[in-house]
Amino acid sequence: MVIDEDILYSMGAIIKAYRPSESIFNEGDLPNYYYQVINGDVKLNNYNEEGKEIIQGLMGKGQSIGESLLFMDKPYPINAVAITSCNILRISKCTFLNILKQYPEICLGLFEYISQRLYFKLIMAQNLCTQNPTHKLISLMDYLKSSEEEQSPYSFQVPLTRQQMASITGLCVETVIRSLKKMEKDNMVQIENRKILY
DNA sequence: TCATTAAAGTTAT
DNA sequence: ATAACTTTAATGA
Repeated sequence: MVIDEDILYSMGAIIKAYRPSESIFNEGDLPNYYYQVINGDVKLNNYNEEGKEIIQGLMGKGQSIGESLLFMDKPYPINAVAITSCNILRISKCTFLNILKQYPEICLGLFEYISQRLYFKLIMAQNLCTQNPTHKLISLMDYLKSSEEEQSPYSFQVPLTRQQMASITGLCVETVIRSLKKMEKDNMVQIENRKILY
């Protein structure tokens, strides 16, 4: 939870409901709001020249969306799209900044969250250059699993489709599938009726 | 080696 | 039913 929901409510936050594939904001829009997911999942994406989707991030319950853009005046460089049905809290940029002035501990919480997001981006940036597909998938899964309590092998079910893993790593789906099979053979993952256990 | 294309099977809506 | 996802196979850079 980035910011306590009660505080957001007390500052006049409103809940907006989104259907799957409904857009929350689009590339080119000006960031005027702070968004925090109550439930459901959201993806941040782009499309490259060929129209292939690039997933820049996946946000779930308690996470905020596009908060880092609220500290400058530039349009969003990405789209935010609901993956599942979701409810999202929204407050104006101005109110958001006021909350930060008022609550130092929320600032720290926000810094921590932004740190985590930056960490993810750094890992993924490394991935973009000179990595074989297996390594790309491993580092993605390592990151996803790192926030889990249980760390034993095959205890973590990857909550992404192969399609999504491809869009995050820049691989094509077929390569993701082939690599996962090789990794299964090498006992790096287990696959049980299409579920990936890492 | 990996991307692309195509075709077909499977799952989710 | 239809769309989205998964899988396999062939081909080419």
